[in-house]
Amino acid sequence: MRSYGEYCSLAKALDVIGDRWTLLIVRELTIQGPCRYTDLRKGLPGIATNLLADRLRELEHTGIVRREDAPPPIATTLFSLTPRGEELRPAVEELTRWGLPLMSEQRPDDAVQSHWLIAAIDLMLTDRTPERPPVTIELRTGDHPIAVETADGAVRARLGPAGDPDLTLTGEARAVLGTLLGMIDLAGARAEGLSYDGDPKILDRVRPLG
Amino acid sequence: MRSYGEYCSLAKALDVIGDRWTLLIVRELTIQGPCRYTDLRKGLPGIATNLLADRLRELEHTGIVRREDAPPPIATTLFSLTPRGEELRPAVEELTRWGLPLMSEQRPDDAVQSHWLIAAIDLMLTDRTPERPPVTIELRTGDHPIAVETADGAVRARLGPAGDPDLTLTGEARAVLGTLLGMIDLAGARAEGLSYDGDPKILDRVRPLG
DNA sequence: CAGCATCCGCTTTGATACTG
DNA sequence: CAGTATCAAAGCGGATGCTG
Repeated sequence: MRSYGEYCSLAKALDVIGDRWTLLIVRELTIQGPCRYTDLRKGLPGIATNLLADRLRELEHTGIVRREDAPPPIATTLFSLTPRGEELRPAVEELTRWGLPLMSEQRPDDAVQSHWLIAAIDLMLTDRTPERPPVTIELRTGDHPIAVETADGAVRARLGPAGDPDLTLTGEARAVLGTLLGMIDLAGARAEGLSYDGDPKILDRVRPLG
Repeated sequence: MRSYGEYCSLAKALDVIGDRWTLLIVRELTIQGPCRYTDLRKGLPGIATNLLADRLRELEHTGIVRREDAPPPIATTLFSLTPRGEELRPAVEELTRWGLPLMSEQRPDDAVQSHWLIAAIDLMLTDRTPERPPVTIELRTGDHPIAVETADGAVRARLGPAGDPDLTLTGEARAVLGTLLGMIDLAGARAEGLSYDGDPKILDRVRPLG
């Protein structure tokens, strides 16, 4: 990227991570941990392969990403964040938080990958009655099921099916996420094709305040 | 900007504010408050005027910036942040914080404007002994002097000369800012041409922890 | 197959000139 | 003051080819 040529902290940050795709590569590595080149391509639908290679080189050069040859028998290259790259997490989280209202629009050709939703869920939900027994919600949307679980005051989402969930939400990503985060009500979500199994009242337990 | 086409909160945020120059325009409005077109151009050296016009239109369209005709006798157009635009402040602050280590490099052709430095100073400094009488430091670098003042536990920087400062730092931006934020020591700063008037020990009072 | 590099057409950006 | 118009250069997207 061409430098802004400003002696300004924000401008210098954008000199380094302001290029197209760059922060999304960082997102993949913060959510998924160390990734192969192919994993990154899968998590960044639409990126041109030469651009991914370029960006990875730049990120390596600026000390944000580290490339390591995984030990045998894996024998593949792994890309991961350096400590300096990890320090981008607060900024990525604030941008993610700011973008949440935009999730109320799901365009027909939007790709949906479950691990992107997990990042948003972890940022937004809290267990409002942690003294009560834990609950589990399963989301069936995107490319994989998501298990949302209360655990000592927090709410954690992870890939994979939940064992015996208290509630299962199935449908389009906007309907499922909108219902979980309280952006739309249950009636509206059902009108969009949401179906559920279990007691939807437990949604109140994890929904964000305000 | 072309959409990433991902149903992901970060990607959708970047669809809106990921274009080149866009976040720097937001920075100008967060630091300076309502601005005229010409003020923005001054605070964004190097931007092409057609790009500034384009970006302002887009920002208006996405609900981040509001354009208002100032009442007579000013009779000029003012651009300011909407509440939704103000909500970008945490993200801008985190990016600014992340970029601070990059300020240890000042390139010869970097533009320096004092209000950019103010944003960094406000983020980093705290008054470590608020019970003692307030102190004032004047910085002479960039296009205007900066007054750094302790006030009820916080440290605030503002444009304009300080009245009777306890310490004055004069020199290149890197030397002045580096000294104030503790990125370089006094000897190193003097070797870079820093000069000062007053007792440099008061720097310890405001310097960041860690 | 993983991890790129090359080529080409298109879009975005940059620099400058001009206008109500 | 607050832009629009124009055109060249750089960046990006998509397809394809190469190498261990």
